[in-house]
Formats: sequence, structure tokens, C-alpha cells
Amino acid sequence: MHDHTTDRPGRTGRPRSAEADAAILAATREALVDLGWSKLTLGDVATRAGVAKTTLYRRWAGKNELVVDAVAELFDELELPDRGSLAADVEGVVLQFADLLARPETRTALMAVVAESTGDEALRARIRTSIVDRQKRLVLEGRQRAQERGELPAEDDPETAARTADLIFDVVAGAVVHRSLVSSEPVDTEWARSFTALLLGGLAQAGGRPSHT
Amino acid sequence: MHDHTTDRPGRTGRPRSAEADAAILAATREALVDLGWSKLTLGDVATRAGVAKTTLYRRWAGKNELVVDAVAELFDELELPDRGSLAADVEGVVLQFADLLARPETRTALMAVVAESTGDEALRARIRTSIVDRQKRLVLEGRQRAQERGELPAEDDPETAARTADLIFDVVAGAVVHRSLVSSEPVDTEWARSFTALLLGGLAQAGGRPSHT
Amino acid sequence: MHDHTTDRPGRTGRPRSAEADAAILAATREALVDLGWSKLTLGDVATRAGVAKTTLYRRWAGKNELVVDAVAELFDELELPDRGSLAADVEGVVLQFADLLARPETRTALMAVVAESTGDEALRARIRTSIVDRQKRLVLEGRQRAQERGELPAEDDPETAARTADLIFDVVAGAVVHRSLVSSEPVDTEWARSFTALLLGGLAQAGGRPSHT
Amino acid sequence: MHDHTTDRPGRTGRPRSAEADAAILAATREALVDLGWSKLTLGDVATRAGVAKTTLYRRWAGKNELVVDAVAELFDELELPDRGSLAADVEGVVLQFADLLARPETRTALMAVVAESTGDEALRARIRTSIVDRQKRLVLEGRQRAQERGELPAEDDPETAARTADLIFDVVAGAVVHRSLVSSEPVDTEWARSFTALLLGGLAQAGGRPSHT
DNA sequence: GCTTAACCGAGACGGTACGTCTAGTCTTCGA
DNA sequence: TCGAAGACTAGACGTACCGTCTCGGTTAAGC
Repeated sequence: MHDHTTDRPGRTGRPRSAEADAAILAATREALVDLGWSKLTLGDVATRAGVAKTTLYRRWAGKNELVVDAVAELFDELELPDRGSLAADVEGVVLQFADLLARPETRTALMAVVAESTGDEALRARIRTSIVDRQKRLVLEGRQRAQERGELPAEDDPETAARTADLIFDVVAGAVVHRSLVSSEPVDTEWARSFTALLLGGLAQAGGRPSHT
Repeated sequence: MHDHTTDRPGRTGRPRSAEADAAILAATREALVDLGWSKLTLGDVATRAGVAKTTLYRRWAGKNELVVDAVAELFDELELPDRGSLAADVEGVVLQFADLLARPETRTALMAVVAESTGDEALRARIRTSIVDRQKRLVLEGRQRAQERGELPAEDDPETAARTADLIFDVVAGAVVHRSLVSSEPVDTEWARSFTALLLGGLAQAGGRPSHT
Repeated sequence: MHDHTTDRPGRTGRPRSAEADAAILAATREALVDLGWSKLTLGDVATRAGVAKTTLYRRWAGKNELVVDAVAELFDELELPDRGSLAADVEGVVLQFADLLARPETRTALMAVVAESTGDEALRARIRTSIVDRQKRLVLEGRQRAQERGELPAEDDPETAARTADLIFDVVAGAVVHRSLVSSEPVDTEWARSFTALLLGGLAQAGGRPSHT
Repeated sequence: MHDHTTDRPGRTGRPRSAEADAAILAATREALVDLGWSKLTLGDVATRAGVAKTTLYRRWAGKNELVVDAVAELFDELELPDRGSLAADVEGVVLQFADLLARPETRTALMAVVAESTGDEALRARIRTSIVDRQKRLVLEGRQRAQERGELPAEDDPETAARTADLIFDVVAGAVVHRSLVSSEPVDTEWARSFTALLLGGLAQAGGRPSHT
């Protein structure tokens, strides 16, 4: 997160309003719901937040940065409650993630900032820092539990462990995003179960008959 | 594909130029490379194509529709050459898809139109028709071959077969897209091999030791 | 008048439709009433006339020429019935002219083409030929009658006679146009009587008490 | 005149630039000279004035209103220097007015806005307020002087006085405009003298022999 | 009655200007 | 020094007309 409010060096003059920050981020999410990414304008956000456009530009460099911050907060809601088995944990996080992507502000904003980031390394880094990497904890935590339960073997080489975690993260997140936003099909319990079976058992085993837990 | 040129009902009046269509789509891809999605303007595309802005608007409703058509042509390049085994076929198509996503016109355009489509059912349908569904052929063809080789069992229930194909498509396409565009990590041979091992063998088996073919 | 229909040199091929000419001019006047000069478009005129735009451009060079022809016909309605005295004749023609300028197609078109003609000598000539000079007959005829009645002395020098006729024409036409279109005041019987008194008797005499006939 | 700059009710925000107003009006007159009314575009005026198009639209509703204001300033140049007699005063103002109408920006603009005003009461009012009525001062002043000199009798009834002034104004302005712009003949000293003789002495007296002063 | 050239409708074409919108900056006043 | 208000430059938007062109099809004069 990028704190615009408190970490200023100089201390003379009128201090910035902390309320304004929250109001602006909330207004941004509201505007995303109403208008979508491309029709969202900073002037409109400022109006909704009851704030002057100048104030907004003083704190964020542009639309991209603002939206990344506004959306990042939403992703911190994801959790990994212990459901007793690796399969159940995977299913749970898949459904949580799908719920998040079902919210209009997330749907439209996430893909849009990713698209913008293709030609902007700074933005790409900001997305990784603020959104993506923060969620890898879910993979690490899930593996840890599965190893404790004996469902997965321990991994000695830390580099291989990291690579595998990244791979799993891309597969899980990618599949859910693709199903939700590109294929436009619902991510319901049935799909989550099929996906989990595929992830755990692989195509060779699960190809014909997905094993219902 | 949406044919703007030939399938009009009335036959009076000057017919539309078929060259213009091709020039516009090529100019769109060129502009995507140079400018990226958000800085691409239809006026600029028209200029690059040597065409009047009105000609462009007569055929496409807006930026979204135009870019979908321009990018869709690129996806038809994907093929599934027979590499002798299911694992090799998967690896091959993953690397092909990654190459396609490494091209700047695809990187910037694909996520952007998906983002726009979240609030526009017509656009979502156009993306599905022009891009997504057309590539499912790769999954179907790959499974067919694997079954003929005996690597996968036959599937009797056609509905289950279709659901499984959709699942695999979302997993493969989603993982590659997420790795390429969100995580911003390279999709190289090594990653493709690890991913294939996971897809075929599942997490339980491949978790510790990915089986190098 | 410019005859587009009959005076062509070659004689083979399909002849131009004479009905089209009339329909176009009528449609032009109708469009002038509905839309005014600046919002009149040739495409709209063509549609109203049930004619293709091409047909229209084949016969007139542009909006200006078309409107001049369309309006010129209206001016030929003016007549100078013998009312028994010079004053009565002047009053009569003033009121007739004012009635003509009260019609919306005349109001808007006359000034507009005059404005366009300031930078276009060919158009200026066309206006003089088609509209202005044709009406000078009214002045000449009126003077002729007045001289026969003994109200005005004969004029021996033909050049002086011509200059005086031009002067009177500018004064009468100019005053009526200015009153109608610039001052936006009605040209009614009372004003016509006052104007006639001024024209005949001059300011020195008519200044205080206009002599009601 | 319509003050866009100073008389706003609210006082917050950046005030409008007074320089911009002057630059825009000057650029408008320049563009009228170069292009004429019909080819004048607001985008071009903005460029010439070194101003953004939005600044221009913020202050004027459109081309008509802008041109009226730009031309109105020119009309304020007219004066009525005391030349010693009513006839000389009339001649002087006629020649001044003709000089004004000989300037290309006036020629092309005046008739055009009058033409546009035929279907637009607001514009008609603006023309009357900004241009026409302001010049009636010349008639009133001239009559005042002539009465002081004893050339014209005093007029007791103020309503008759006003009606007569309006009549004279329409006759003088109309005749000069018609001569200049419609008949396209020069308003030179000789014509001014003939016209003055007609105006003062009337047709009956001046018909044959215009009294050369 | 057959040619044949010029006509006709329809509508796409390359252009240009429109009037509006948004971005991001700047300038003023008041807190 | 900050914030609200709103004017500023810059430039894309999507639309409307311009005047030209390219079609398929029609129509009368002249052979």
C-alpha cells in the first residue's frame, strides 16, 4: 500500500486530510461499479468523493495507480480457513476467489490494470506488490498444512519449492480468472470440485471420472 | 468472424472495399504494437490504414469490436502438430500460446478487451465467438489423439466430455495467461514441462518431483 | 434562369428528367422554410425531392447556385398594378415587396446568398442577373407612369435617368429589407405611407408632419 | 456588449482571462478577412487566437454569437463630426458607413448573421442590441444639430420623433447596404450627394436636378 | 427492335468541421 | 500550506455533410 497521508517530511502548513484518502478510494470503487474502467473519469471520482480534482492528482499519479490501490484492499479479504483436507482447502479458496471476481469493481478493474501494465513496468511492479504477491501466502499456507497432514511430501530444495508454489498459484488463479471472465461461465461448487480433482490427481487419472470426495 | 464486406442484404450502391477491411485490421495491430491499447485511437488507425475515419466507423461499432477482430486473426495461427505423445503435444501448444502472448499487440489487447467486456454482454459474446471458442478445437484434437494412442480412456458421456474439455481449456489458457501477463514471468521450456507434468499427473504425484520426459 | 434540361449539345442518350428540376427547386424552398439556410443540406434536399444526390450535383454546382435559382422564381411574382398616383404605386410595391420578404424561404435565403456572394464574383453576377436586375423594371415602369401623369418631369439625359433609377431602387429595396430583416419591425400600411412621403417629399418637408394622403 | 469576463456571480475559481476575449475577437475578424463567413471555423479561430477550442465555447454559444460580437466593435468606430450643414453631415456618415461596409470582415459577416437571425429570435435581439440600436445615436445626434441650426423644425410629439428617426435610419442604412452589397456598386462621393439630395428634398423635387451643394 | 450513351437510385469513399468530453495543469480565494 | 472551484491547453471522441466515385439498372433517340 502507498501511504500518501502520514509520511511527509516537512511539517509546516495545513496537513492533508486523512478522510479524503478513504473517501477517494471508496468513490473509486463505487465509480468502477457504476461505469466500468474505461468510462471512469478522475473528475467524476473527485466529485463523488466531495473533493477537488487537484487533491486527487496531488496524491496519485493517474487513473491506473488510483485503481490499483482501490482494488488492492479487496484482495486482502481472502483467507484460507482450515477445512481438514487439501482438496477441501483448495475448493474453499477457489470459491472465495470466484466470489471476489464476481464483484463488478473487481472484474473490470483487475483485467484493465493488467492490460495497462503491459507497457508500464512501474505499474506492473505495483500490481505485483500490492495484489499478486500478497495472495501467494495462500498457496504457501495450504502446502504447509497439507505437508503437516501428510498429504504432500516435504520439499527439501527451497528453490524447487518456490517454483512449484508459483506454478500452482498461476494455475489456480489463472483457471479461475479464465473461467469467470473469459469463458463467462460460473465458478460453482461443481466446477470447483472438478478443478480440484484435476489439480490434485492430474489428467491421466481424472480424465474420465472425477473422484467426488 | 464478422463479415462486413460481402453479406449485406441490399445489393444497390457502391460495394464496400474488401481491401479497406484488411488494411484497417493490419493498421490496428500495428498501432497496438506502437501505442498499446489505451493510447490507440481510431483516428490514428484510420490514418495508418489510409482510410477515412467514417469508413472505419461504418464497419465497426467502436474500439473494442475492432480490436477483437484484429486480434482474433492472430489466434487462428495456433496449431497442434503431432509430437507423438500427449505430454509433448501439451508442451507444444503451451509454448505456441506463450509466443502469441509475448507479442505486444496480443499482450496489451487481450486483457483490455476482456476488461471492457465485463459490462458488455455483446462484446463478451463476440470475444467468445471470435477468439475463445475457436481455440477449443486444440483441446478436442489433442484429446482425440491421446485417446487413439491409448494415453487417455474413451469418454462415453458427451456432456461430461464437453465439460472436461472446457475445464482443461480454462486451466491451460488461464495458467499461461496468468504466468505471462500477471506474474510477468517467462513461459519457457522448463515451465512448460513442469506445467504439463502437473496437468497430467496432478499435484499429489508431481508435487515433489516433476517427471522429466 | 439557367436551363439545365434542354440546351445540351449532344443529343444521344437518355435525356434529363424535367420533373426532377422542378421537384428539386420545390424541395429546396421547402427545406429553406423548415431548416433555414445554414442547416439546409443538399442530401436532405435530394431526399425530399425523391432524387439521388448525384442528380442534384449534375445540375447545380453547389448550395449557393441551387438556392439562387430556387428563390429567383419567387421574385417574378412582383407586379406594379396602376393605382392612380405615384404615391399609391410606391406604397403598393413596398407592401408587395414586404410580403415577399415575410415568407421564410425568402427571408433566410436572400441575405444568405448575398453574404456568400461577397467573395464570389460569379455568384454575385448570378444574383444580379437572376434576381436584382429583373426587379428594376418596377422602378422604370413606375417612373414612366408618373411622367405620363405629369407627377414627375421628363428626364432627357438617359444616363442621369439610369443613375436615378438605380438610386431609387437601392433606396426602396434597401429600406424595406432593412426594416424587415435588420430592425425586425413590421412593414405595414402606416410605415409604407411614411416611407412614401419621405421618398417623394424629402426630409425637409416631411420631417415633422408626414402628409397623409 | 456582452461581458463574458467580469460579471459572473460566483467568485471562486480561476477567473477568465481578459486577454483571451480580445485575442479571440481579433482572430475572428482576421479569419473573416481571410476566409469569409462560410469557411470560417471555430477551430481555426481558436488556433489563430492561441487558445483552446473549449475556451472559445465556454464564452460564446456558436459562430453566430461570436461574429456578432466581433463585428459590433467595428461599428462603434462610426462618428458624426459636425460638418456645418445637415446635407454635409448626412453625406459624411454615408461615406463612413460605406467605408465600413467595404471592409471584407464586415461585408461577409453582416449579411450572414442577419440571414442566420431570421430563424433565431435570440440572435436577432443580440444583433439589434449590439449593432443596430447603438448606431441610431447618429440619426438622433444629426437631427438635434439640424434643429439647432434651424434646418429642421422641432418635433413636439416624442413618439412621432422616434418613429421618424427609425424610418430615416432604415432608409439610410438600407440604401447604403443595398448599394454596396446587393447592387455591388461603389458608394462614392457622387452617389452620396445624390442620395442626400433625394433624402432631403424628395423625389418630386430632386427627381430631375439633384442640387449640387 | 436494337444499340448505345447518358441518365438514374443507392450508397460507400476520403475529407473536414462539428461540439463535447476528459486529461492533467494552473490560478485564484478563503480556511 | 492546503483545499475547492473552476478556467486553462491539448487532443480524441463519434457524427454529420461535403462532393466524388462506383455500382446495377433504366430509358429514349437514332439507327
